[in-house]
Amino acid sequence: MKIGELARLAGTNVETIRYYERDGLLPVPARSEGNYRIYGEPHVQRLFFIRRCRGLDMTLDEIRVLLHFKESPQENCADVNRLLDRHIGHVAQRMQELQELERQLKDLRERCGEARDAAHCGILDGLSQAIVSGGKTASHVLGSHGHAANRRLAKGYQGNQG
Amino acid sequence: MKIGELARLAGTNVETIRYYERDGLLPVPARSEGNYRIYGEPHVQRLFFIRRCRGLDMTLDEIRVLLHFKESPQENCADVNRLLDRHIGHVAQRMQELQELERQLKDLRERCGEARDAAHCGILDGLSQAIVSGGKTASHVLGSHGHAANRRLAKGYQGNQG
DNA sequence: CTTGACTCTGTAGTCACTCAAGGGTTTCTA
DNA sequence: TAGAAACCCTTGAGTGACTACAGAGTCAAG
Repeated sequence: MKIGELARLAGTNVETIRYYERDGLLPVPARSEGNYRIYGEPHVQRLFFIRRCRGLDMTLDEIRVLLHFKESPQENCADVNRLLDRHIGHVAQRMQELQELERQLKDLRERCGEARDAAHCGILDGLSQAIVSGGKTASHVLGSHGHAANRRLAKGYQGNQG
Repeated sequence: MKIGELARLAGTNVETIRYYERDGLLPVPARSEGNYRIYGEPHVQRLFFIRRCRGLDMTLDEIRVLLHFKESPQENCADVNRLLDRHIGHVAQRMQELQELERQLKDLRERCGEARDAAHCGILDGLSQAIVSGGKTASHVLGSHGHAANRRLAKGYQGNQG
């Protein structure tokens, strides 16, 4: 099959597949006479695996490690466990951070129950105070905002028609 | 004060401050005879404000809006409220997503309680199955992994010494 | 006068894509 | 069979919020 069909099957877009190939996650496929990439079932399986891992928020580096283990069945899978445990740990940590964040944001929000002028806005006052949170630890877990792509999906969220 | 002192005060690094200036978040400061940036108290306050907002995971665009309201005290702060409410909503949404993620990861982890060879690793099997999650919605909230910078802080997390 | 700490500009790298330009190929339809 | 539409190709640039580095200049202390 050609790249478009593969993309439809996996629910990715075509550029992503080519990107994975460049990045070494997908093997270089055969080419047709007209220089089109031709994929078979193994590619489909591998792309599904990658997309599933991405759906679980793993990095491409983590996925690379998992793919390596898939390719080397003789190796012990304790490392797979470790990778997953660590990933779960980071997700849990990020959730705690987000909870703290939510608390702080709600605190802040309560400082301004109704519309007043910005000169007396408790929120802006609150934000002007010293930095409270300890900042990012080594959690490797992202903040509250999407990548460029996600933000494009979420566009319109800026609100003020400035 | 010079940029280094400002950076120490705010707990940022120097490049970040210059980046904010380029990006229009910090006003262009005066220069010394030797072409060094010279900052005063207003810059300190503004940088603190920015860093506090960043600590609350706002984007620079969101912060730009808030700074605008700070500079225009005559405007109504209902927009500030709206911005904050929306941000809180996105954080809450991302937390839900992470909870679902955690559940899936733990499910997966249970498939492999002990070290076996990768050929019979339930985790890899599980990952090979069809994509379950609906994928990212328009949450504008990031996944589980840090930016390059954070990942560098978190380095060593890869685990396998391959 | 030298050493070292600090600063400057400019550029490139991070992650995981996404988009666009400018072309070639294939397939469908008239 | 012509031409349009849909698909594919490569290359390069853009996203956010920084970080890192090269190569130079400035400044204070010894």
